[in-house]
Amino acid sequence: MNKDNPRHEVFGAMQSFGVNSVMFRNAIGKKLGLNITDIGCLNYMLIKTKSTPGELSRYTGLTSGATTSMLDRLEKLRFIRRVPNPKDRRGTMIELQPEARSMILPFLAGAQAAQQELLKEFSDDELEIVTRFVNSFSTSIQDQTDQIDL
Amino acid sequence: MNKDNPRHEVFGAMQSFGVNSVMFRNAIGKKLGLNITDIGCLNYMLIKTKSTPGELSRYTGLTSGATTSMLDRLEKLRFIRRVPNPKDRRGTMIELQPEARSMILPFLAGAQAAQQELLKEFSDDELEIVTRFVNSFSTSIQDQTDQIDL
DNA sequence: TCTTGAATATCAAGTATCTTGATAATACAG
DNA sequence: CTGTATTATCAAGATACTTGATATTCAAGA
Repeated sequence: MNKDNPRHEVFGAMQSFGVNSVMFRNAIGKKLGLNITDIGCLNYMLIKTKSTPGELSRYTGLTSGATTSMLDRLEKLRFIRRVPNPKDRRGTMIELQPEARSMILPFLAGAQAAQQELLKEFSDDELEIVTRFVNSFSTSIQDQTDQIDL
Repeated sequence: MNKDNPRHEVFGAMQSFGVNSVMFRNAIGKKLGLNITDIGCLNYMLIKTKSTPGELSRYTGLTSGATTSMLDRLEKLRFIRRVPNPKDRRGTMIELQPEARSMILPFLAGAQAAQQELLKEFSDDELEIVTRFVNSFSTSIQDQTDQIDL
């Protein structure tokens, strides 16, 4: 039970990262005058670019009704846009508006610059290891979420 | 601009991890009948064990008033407990109740088992690299959050 | 010491958001 | 085609959040 064992430390590091990235997006949301739900949704849309109300409902943990009104708010603010889904006429595709990106990017610029600096400290081989670990970890959590949702 | 370059992929991996871990805790929160705010707070408490209303307010992005009523809810459910802070008589320390851990741990058991399996795929040296990267990344985000909050 | 300004957390009133349950349109399986 | 499931929306009521005021304590300086 050695505390210096990397087999234990890596989980704590991942947890802290999760906490810190939530705090980061909350801080940006506050600057933009958005509530916690809405900035959470935008964060997701920045990563995925396209989504659907159903998927966003699962991500945010909201009911379908609350998701509708969240999307109403974000659409009125021109952050996102509802587009008909040609594959399924019941469904709606959600797209991030280009203006949304340009509203948010200024807040991310500093972080991105800092991250580029950080990258210099690691070799390609090392980054490949990190990516492989994080992706496996991420997939594992995804599987476990599906287990719980059953 | 090679897409297979690990220098690009690692950020996407970290982002996906952030998204997936949020969805994971939301799923657990739903099972426990907790709202999104409250499970977010408990997630933080599981990591930190002890905190304060002020710190939780910053993490959740809530105002102090909303933090008070969140803590009222969690205290009534016996997930947390308010304890006077001997170092500062204005302040209150928030402690996770042992019962809270035993309520939540069953939902984490499967994930923890899967993560132990995952660990076997990596050497100590590799995990040391991952930990170093994630910790640096995490600290960097923390710094950027402070910049925004100014 | 005494005073002033900042930081802690709480409370009450008003506002915003979320849940519930119902509805409509479409998809899909038998 | 028929019945059931899935998708998203809406309206009403319940819940949670923000704002602004308050009380207590701390920390720094006269």
